[in-house]
Amino acid sequence: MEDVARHVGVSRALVSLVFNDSPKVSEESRSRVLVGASELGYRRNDVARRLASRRTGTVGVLLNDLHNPFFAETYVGIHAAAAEQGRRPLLTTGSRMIVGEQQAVESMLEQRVDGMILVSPRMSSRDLNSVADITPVVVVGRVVRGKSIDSVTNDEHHGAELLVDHLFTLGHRRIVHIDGGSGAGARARRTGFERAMAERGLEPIVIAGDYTEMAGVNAALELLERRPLPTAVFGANDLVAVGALGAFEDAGCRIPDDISLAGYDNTYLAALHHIGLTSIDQRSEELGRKAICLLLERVSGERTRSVVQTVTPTLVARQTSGRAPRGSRRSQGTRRP
Amino acid sequence: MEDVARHVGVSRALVSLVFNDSPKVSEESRSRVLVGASELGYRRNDVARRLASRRTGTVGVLLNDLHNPFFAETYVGIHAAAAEQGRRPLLTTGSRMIVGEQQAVESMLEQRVDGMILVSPRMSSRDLNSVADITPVVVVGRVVRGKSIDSVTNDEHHGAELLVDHLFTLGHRRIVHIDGGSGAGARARRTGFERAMAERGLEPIVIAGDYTEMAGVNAALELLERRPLPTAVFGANDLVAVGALGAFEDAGCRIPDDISLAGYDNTYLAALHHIGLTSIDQRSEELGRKAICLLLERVSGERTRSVVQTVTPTLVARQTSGRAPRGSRRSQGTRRP
DNA sequence: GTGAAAGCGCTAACAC
DNA sequence: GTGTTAGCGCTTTCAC
Repeated sequence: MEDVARHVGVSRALVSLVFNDSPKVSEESRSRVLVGASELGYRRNDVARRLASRRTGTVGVLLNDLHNPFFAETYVGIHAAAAEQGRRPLLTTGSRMIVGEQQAVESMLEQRVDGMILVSPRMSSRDLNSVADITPVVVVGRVVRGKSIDSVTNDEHHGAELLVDHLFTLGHRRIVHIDGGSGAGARARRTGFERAMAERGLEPIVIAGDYTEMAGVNAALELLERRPLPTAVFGANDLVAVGALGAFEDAGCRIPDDISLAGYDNTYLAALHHIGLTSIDQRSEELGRKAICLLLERVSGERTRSVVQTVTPTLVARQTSGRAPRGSRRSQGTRRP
Repeated sequence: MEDVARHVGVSRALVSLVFNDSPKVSEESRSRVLVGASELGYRRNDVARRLASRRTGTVGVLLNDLHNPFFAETYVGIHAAAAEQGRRPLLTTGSRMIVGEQQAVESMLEQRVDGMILVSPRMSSRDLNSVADITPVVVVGRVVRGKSIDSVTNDEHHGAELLVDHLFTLGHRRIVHIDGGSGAGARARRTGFERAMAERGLEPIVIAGDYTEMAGVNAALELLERRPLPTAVFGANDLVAVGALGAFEDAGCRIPDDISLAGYDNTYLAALHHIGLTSIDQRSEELGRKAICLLLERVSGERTRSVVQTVTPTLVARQTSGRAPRGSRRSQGTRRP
């Protein structure tokens, strides 16, 4: 910077002002500085800027698993909203292990991020709260209580209900849910399913699983053994549903003629023409945007009260769900006391 | 840091040495400092460290599209290898647009990364070279010539040949390639296909496209119109192949009985049980590891000569490829002069 | 081992 | 508008 100043024949302060788009710089000296800078190949040093200004303009973002399209989509929203607000996201990954997650958080803390967005973290809410004592934290995809933690999720109960309603309307009565285990939001999806079924006087059947394709395959195999088959299966997420889809087809079931299938997340997987999975769109991009908004409210000190924000999911019906096979209502009747 | 020093009763320099794992610190003062630091909730400031030490220990990583599993997998390799070497990856995304890519690179430059890994960049090799004049650059998924640029890719020609050979062995003679357009590596995949076909005395048929599902759908529709149908289709990547898969099935073709299908990249998409796509695994994780190695060789000054490193891809045969239908050889024969 | 002193490259008051 | 000054929180000689 010194060099640029000398080269152009001005003071260092002026150069600094120019690079910070200060309004009180004459158009002439502005362009002279800019030209001089590019002649010398000068590029401002962000490290020094951060130190001197004691703001980093950076929000830390922890994505747990880049493989899951849900994270990528959420990040798109975060990235876009952050850019609009003049903030830069600092992306880190937890490498699926809880210790990796803590390291990533620690690293962000050392880098003095202005705040953090943690997407579907696995850390205990105790640990999350102690992080939130240091810097504002917004958790996406999971509700965490804490006086300085905000959460943003989709309304999983509503999503599950949309799906049950959709299947119910198509005539399905025997509907099975494949559980998502300890995955983020899985519990709420299950309870939402159970409630929605109970409200319609139906028996909620749940099979254990997790958020993997394998869980879907296994659940389908289990269902194929213990007849009678359900007429519809609701997987905890798209991957689970696709797993079940493959297993059922292998067993000779026609989808959706024999069994209807639905997932959750509406990832691009569901949208693939070859799959065409009915799913719940939790609008992950909007989750990301909201997360940034909540975080910046905290960072700017506008708000200190803790908030839980909810995005309303929508149903996206595709080819894997159709009318219940004839006679399925009766067979349901026979199973009930 | 000052506070910690006072609190423990030592000098600031000692505290600094402790936090840098300096060997010349007595075990006693070491633990005293550590205890004191945690009592005060001290956490070292990475921004100041970087400025003072004028090293960032950071390698910039540009991932163009988080949605593409290939990027995620490559990043896994980068992340792991970087951690082993005590470097931290700084992840940025180009938001699919070329200008976003340049901004991301610019931002990394301002943050004074020690070097950069650009995964399948869209930037001109001219621009890439001017970046490489400033800091070491390794390009993944594309070969870029330049005196201070290294490249690491998979051997696309070989991959294409593996696939052609696989299909040829299964009796296929009329094989169509759906081109990947301007996507990274697409050109090499096509030329590899053409060469492999020519070597076997077959006519290489290529349909225009890009790296999207839609391209696969469109190509399939086009093929369905202008009969005779090929017996095998090789999509430029998995997404393309899956697109074609859906379109062919919709048209009543049985896969692989009527038409065999194959992709490239062996993403988890291909591995999905329901899809079971034959594909070429380019070992993206290893690409990432190699990229870090090459970069660190440059950063440390061990090497100044430019290098192009190649990973050998492997064939993963699944359900979408099978024996060519009977009589297909003859029909192929009739089409040739 | 330990402490003092001199920066790293910039920002932000404040005077001119 | 422009120049001067004093740090930001640390690392890094260099004496002790």
